[in-house]
Amino acid sequence: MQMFSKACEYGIKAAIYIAVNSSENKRVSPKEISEKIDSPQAFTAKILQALVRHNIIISVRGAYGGFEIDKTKIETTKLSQIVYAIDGDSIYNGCGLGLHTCDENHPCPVHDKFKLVREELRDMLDNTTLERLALEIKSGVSFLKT
Amino acid sequence: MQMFSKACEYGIKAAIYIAVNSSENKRVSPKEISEKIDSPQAFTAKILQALVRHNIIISVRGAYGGFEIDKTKIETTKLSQIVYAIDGDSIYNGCGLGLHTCDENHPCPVHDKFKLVREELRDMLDNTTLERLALEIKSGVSFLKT
DNA sequence: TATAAATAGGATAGATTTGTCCGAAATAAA
DNA sequence: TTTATTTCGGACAAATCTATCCTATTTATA
Repeated sequence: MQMFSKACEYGIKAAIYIAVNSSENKRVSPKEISEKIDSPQAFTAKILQALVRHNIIISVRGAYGGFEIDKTKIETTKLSQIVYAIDGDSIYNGCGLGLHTCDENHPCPVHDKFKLVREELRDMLDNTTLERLALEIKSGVSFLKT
Repeated sequence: MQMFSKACEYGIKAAIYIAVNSSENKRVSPKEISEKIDSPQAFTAKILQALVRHNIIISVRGAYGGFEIDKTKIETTKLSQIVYAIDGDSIYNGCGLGLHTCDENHPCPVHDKFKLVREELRDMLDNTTLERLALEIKSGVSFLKT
């Protein structure tokens, strides 16, 4: 019953950490990231690759390389894009009770009750930007670990 | 990113199916249940055991045995109790981003945004009774499979 | 009491998710 | 061009979740 997969949790936190640093023109390594967000390093690196493939972050290979985010992208990237890059679109489709087809005409027992929750989650993910999350970390009102 | 585990999906549907039948004084077997809710039989049987241990349903062993629910319990049992019996209390505690401690004083980046979603889910689970779900199945407005 | 029918529960297998390891490829700097 | 550094990506390992199988135990009935 946890909302996000571990991969997604790490991905979100990593993206925030990268955003915080990119806003100060600092590139960061998977090692640093995993230490700062309290996640397994190699596994986190895999997730970062997924974020790179989805054009959410940029990777620079070779010496003095690392990960960064385009400053304009910090403002526009939404939580929903990060979740989608890692967990796919399973939030939006898929029946709460696993029916093959579940819609208004043939709903599962929790269809309409669930719809509200799903929509609330969807709105939240669509309306939360990386910028806002990064600012909250920078100002010390929220935290990436412990 | 699916809300419920498979075990929980099967458990909810099984409980509803048992409630529908108990309201007509019929006991049902795991075989019949798994056919009607489209779930693996042996696995479903395990989940039924958990529901029995949590006093949500009653099992009658031996010939002519099966599963049933006390009629008064059909009215009072809430979705939240079924979910709790199977998935534990991970809905209510547990940080969305996996922080060890995540509260007002030390929130994760999505803490307050998530709170709304969690509360919506929690309300839904707390305010939905087995009776209501069973009635909707009996009246044909919702379905347990396909 | 014997028998048949049913749930209980342990052992195990398969699938998926989570996590690790290591060599290949790329790149900046000496 | 060489070297050091760093991400990429494939192979693999561990843990968890899902699912199956088989035997033990219980119980109604003949």
